[in-house]
Amino acid sequence: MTVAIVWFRKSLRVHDNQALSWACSSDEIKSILPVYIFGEEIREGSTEKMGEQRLRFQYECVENLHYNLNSKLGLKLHVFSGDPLPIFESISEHFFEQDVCLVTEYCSDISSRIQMDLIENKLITDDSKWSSKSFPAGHTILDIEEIINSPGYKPPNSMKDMIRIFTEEFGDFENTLFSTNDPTPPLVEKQNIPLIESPLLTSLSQIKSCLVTPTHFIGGESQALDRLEMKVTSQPDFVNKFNKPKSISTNSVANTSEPSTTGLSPYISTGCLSIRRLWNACIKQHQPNEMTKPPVSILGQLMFREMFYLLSRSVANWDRDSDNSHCIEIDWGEVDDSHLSAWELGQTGFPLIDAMMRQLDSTGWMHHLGRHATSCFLTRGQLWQNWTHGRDIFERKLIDSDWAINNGNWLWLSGTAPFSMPYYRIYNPCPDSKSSLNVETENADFIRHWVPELSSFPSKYIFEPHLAPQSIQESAGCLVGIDYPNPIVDRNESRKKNLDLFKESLAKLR
DNA sequence: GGATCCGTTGTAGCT
DNA sequence: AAGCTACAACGGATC
Repeated sequence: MTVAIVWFRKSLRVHDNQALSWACSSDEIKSILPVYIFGEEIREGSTEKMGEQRLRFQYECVENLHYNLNSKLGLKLHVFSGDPLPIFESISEHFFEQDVCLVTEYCSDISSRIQMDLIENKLITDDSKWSSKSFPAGHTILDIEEIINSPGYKPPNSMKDMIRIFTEEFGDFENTLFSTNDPTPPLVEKQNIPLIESPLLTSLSQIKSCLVTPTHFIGGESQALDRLEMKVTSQPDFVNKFNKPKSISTNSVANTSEPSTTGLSPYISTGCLSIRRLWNACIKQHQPNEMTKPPVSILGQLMFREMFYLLSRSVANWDRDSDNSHCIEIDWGEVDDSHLSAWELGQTGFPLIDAMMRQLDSTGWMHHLGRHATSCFLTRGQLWQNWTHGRDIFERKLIDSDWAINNGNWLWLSGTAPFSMPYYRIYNPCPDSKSSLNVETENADFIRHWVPELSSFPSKYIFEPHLAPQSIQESAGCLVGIDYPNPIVDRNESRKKNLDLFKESLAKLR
């Protein structure tokens, strides 16, 4: 008889959790010990690796997992922080007369795989009482290892490739519902493990008081399922007509924090929401002839996620700008710290860029198109900085940080990846009414909210306040150059220069 | 094998 | 309002 350590890494949920379901129902398992392990940063509240909103969101996910495990299954989550290997070793001392099985869902990212290899090598092969069981497709729809090891696999570079892969796997995938499983409450004798020292979660309630307050998104499975209902299950039109977003701003007058997109990404990246549950919820809304198609449809968005997961697993050095077959080497030169920090702090003198970067810093979230505009601006558009600098800042701050997707999007937007972003398509950081980034008044209000220096500025000048006549700056109570920075670059000049630099780098490569 | 088309979401100016 | 075109021009797939 065996103790199952159910190790929650990315699937911070009870619903549709294969590892958990298996442990609950398997006859081999005598008792269940659910475990979550924070990095060290949670103890000192360090925001070096995770920004304060991201840390706060992550904490809430774990707290809610603790609650749901207890209320739905009678299980008690054990929370630790630090290096997993010694933690497992010390746990195993409590079970010296029993076998222990480490049950997890497969994680495809490089650091998780290295970590898991280490644990299996050190613990499981050295010690016959340990075994492990991994479930392949918890965090993605596709079984990543199966796809990349199938004969004829080539890294996908387009929606066309993804449609081919999905069709080979699932046939008529746009009408496919995936089976999902909720765990059944385990026998009472499986539920309690009284041997383990009182876990970190109790002391975390003190840590919680040190965490930043939530702005809009609150972490956890319960919130994830509520949001799924609010944005998908109860909104057939929104799902069926899902198309490329037109505005970075909100669609709700009543609640300006609520995005025009689903806002589910923080719950997907943490695994609070099962990706298959989401896919199924979308399929159930399917109205023939009305559903938009990939790539712009909601299913298309989910398929791009799968694409980045396949690429991040099969392309070596996915997160690097050298020795990465999916990143052409552009001569970005030395980093300009003043430009980089102006970008990060929202002090570039470009109000739309600054508004979005300040929103990211305050809330941990930014609209999809905002990410396009700001990352283009930092790299090939205006500031000519290596994309990895922006990638790091997004990684740290976004509550929906996802290694595979964040790197993929930066590769794409910086124009370095082979998937279809011609480098000469550059977003205008000061869009007028014709731009795809703009719904004029909405974006003006968005700027006024996040860049309060400009709150009294007229819409006509709000994208480029330095062009406003002195009298207007005075009456708006904001003198550009004093109360709000002048633009740190001439946007037309830098755009032109950067197009030439990009062309030059390409010529050198050939 | 050279020409042509296409790529998740560009912009500006015209009708 | 929406659709067209020029802008300057990439790599990869397809024919």
